[in-house]
Formats: sequence, structure tokens, C-alpha cells
Amino acid sequence: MNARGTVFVGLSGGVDSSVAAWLLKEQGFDVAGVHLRLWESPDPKTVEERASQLKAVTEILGIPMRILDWRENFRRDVVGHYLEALKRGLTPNPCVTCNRLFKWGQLIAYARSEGADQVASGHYARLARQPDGSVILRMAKDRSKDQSYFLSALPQNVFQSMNLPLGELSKHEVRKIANRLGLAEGLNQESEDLCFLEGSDQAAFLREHAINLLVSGPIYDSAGVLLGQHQGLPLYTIGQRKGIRIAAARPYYVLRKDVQQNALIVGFVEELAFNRVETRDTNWVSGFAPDLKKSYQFKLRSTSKLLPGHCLLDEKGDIIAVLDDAARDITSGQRLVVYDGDTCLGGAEIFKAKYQNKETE
RNA sequence: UGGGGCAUGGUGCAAUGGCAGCACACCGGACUUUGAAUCCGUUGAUCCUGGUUCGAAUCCAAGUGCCCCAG
Repeated sequence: MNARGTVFVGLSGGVDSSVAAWLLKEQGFDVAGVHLRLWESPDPKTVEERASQLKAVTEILGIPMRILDWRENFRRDVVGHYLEALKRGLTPNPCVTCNRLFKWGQLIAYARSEGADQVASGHYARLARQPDGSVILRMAKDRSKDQSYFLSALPQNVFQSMNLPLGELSKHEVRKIANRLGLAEGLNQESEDLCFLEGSDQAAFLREHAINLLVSGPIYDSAGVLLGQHQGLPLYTIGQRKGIRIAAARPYYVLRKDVQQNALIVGFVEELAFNRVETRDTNWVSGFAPDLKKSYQFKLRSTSKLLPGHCLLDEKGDIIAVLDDAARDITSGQRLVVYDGDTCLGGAEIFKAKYQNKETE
């Protein structure tokens, strides 16, 4: 047994998680790779390639690896909720769900049952243990790569067992390490769309798996003038420009979706403004209650600017974010994450965004 | 069926008789562990027929189509 304990590292087959595993080994941990099989690729060649990549990586790193087949649960819990949310006119964020349920929730439970002390990943974010024993979540040193957004739905007990070796490194440094180890060859390109789309786009995925959700309907402008036909509301999200297929003097953007009427409402960019965001399922990483007088920063997307504002709490204790300046595309189903400087306090699912005149507040 | 106006990429508009451009849309790429946005790039047009001219989207004539005014 190793003095620093046993750590399971989630290996995707990409550069980041591979380097994370190597760093932990260097730090003296007993490292084991765990690869989660979450989606059945339609192409058997892809499956083989991934398997041989993973094998090559673990050989270079000199660590054992096990593969966990969680496809059935993933389809039910992540893809199922994704399709259900689309049906309700929301714009779901399946990566947040997947992180909460599988990449951390299930994996930590598994690791504990197997006697591991920690679970690590290639996420770019930092953890800091407080004097009282609690762990706070902070943005990665390389803020442009920060992925704390995706971890904001996790409970404190998960952070207690979490290890994020890449938090202090830049992407450039990680690449250099990968090159030095000879990992760069044949590894997955990092950029990925939704993992279960398997390289095709959402429209193709929905046509194959949920064609019943794609019902054509009218496109109106905000004055109610019929402008055209859409191909199914799930193909659109708030603030979207592409795919409306209406030529005008200026580009049209999606303003909202009317699920009842199966109608898409579009307008010009200045009609897109939200400064009050209501949420549900709020999760505070450190059980922290926000100071309602204090100014915080909000992220509405993993890689986006921090938007200043303050917090209110509704009667159920969920966040209501009031932004100092209106933002463009705040969308129901997406995640709002609250930061205090570089500390990620928590987040919640957006269920309503609106524009409220400051004077009437 | 009298008078007037208009006809240019898929759409809306530019181009003193001198290399047909722009915006929107579309398509592709970059970015991105969600949807998007954004950025970059490609494709694509002078209604038809004659005439004037070194040279016509542009001037002239006829045709075709559309719009407006008037009975």
C-alpha cells in the first residue's frame, strides 16, 4: 500500500485525463485508471480505436485500468432527461447531469466500494481545504480553461474525495507534459461536442432517436407577424441565429419558444436582454449562504465572461440572480453558476429569465 | 389594358458607359467536455431579344413579368 493512498482516475482517452493520471503517479499515489463506457458508438471501429488508445496510455503510464459499462444508466438518466427537457422547451445541459450522476456521483460510490481513497479527473479547476475541513471549489489557474462550472452541481461530500491535478496548469503545460511522455500520438482531439452525438450534430441525433420531437411549426416576430416555418423547437435555443432561415436586413435571433403553440418567436439582437434569472435545484458547494448585500459574479456558460450582479433567494432558497448589466442569451434549462472572485460558490438550473427595469425593482 | 414605375445571387439592396459589390440566408472551418453566440472563409446574379458603342447592369427599341395611379 502506498503512503498517499489509492486514487481512481477517470480516463477519457484524451490528453487531459492522461496527464492527470501521470501527475498523480509522480506525486506518489497508487493510481488506477477507470474508463466509463457511457454510450454505444454506432461505429465498431471507433470503439476499437478508443480501446487501443486507452491501452496505449495506460501502458505508457504503467497503471492498471478497468472499464465500467454504464451505458444503460447513462441512456436512461442523462440522454433520457436530455430528451425530456427538450420536449418541454428547455435547453438542457447534459454534461452537468453526467458529471453529477456518473463522472462523480456513481464513480465516487464505486471507488469507495473498491477501497479507493480519492477520485481524480482531468478537469481544470482547483480545490482548497479550509481549516474547518470543508473543501472549496476554485477556478483553474488558467481561467480560460476553467471547468468549475461543470462541477458546481456536486455536493460537499464529493469534493471531500476529489483530486484535480490540472488545476494549477495551463493547457500549454499539459500538452508539453503529454508530448514529453509520448502521449500525444494517437490521442483523442480534445474538442468534443456532446459525447453521445458521436460526431454528428444534434439535428441528426434527434432525427434518429427522437423524431417525434421534431414537429414543424410557425416562426413569428415579436409583433406576431408570421415569418416562416421552423423544423422543430428542440433544434433551437434562446439567442440562436443559425437555422432560422429568414433573410432580412439584419440577422434574426431566437427570442423565445412557445411550446403550447409550437411556435418560435424571433427578433433582432436588441430584443435579447435578460437581467433577472430565476432558478431551481440550487446547490451550494460549501453549504454556503450568500450575502445578499454583496456583489458576486455569474457564469451562464462554462467558458464565458463573469457577469457581475447580486443574489436574492426565493422562498424555497433558490437563487435569483440580478445582473448589473443585461445579458443576451440566458436560457431555461441551462446552469447559472455563482462565483465570489475565483471561488465557485455553487449553481442552479435556470428556469426563468426576464428583463426587469432597474427603476421598478 | 390609359398613364407612370420597376426588373441584379435564395432574399433585400448597390454599382458618373470602364474588373458586378454589400447585408441577410445557406454551406464549410476555427472556438467549445452542453445548447448557443462570436470570428474566418467558400459558393452563388445583371428577365428575354435585338441595337448603339472600343466597351452596356447602365443608353435605345420590342417582348415578358410585377407594382402604382386613373376610369
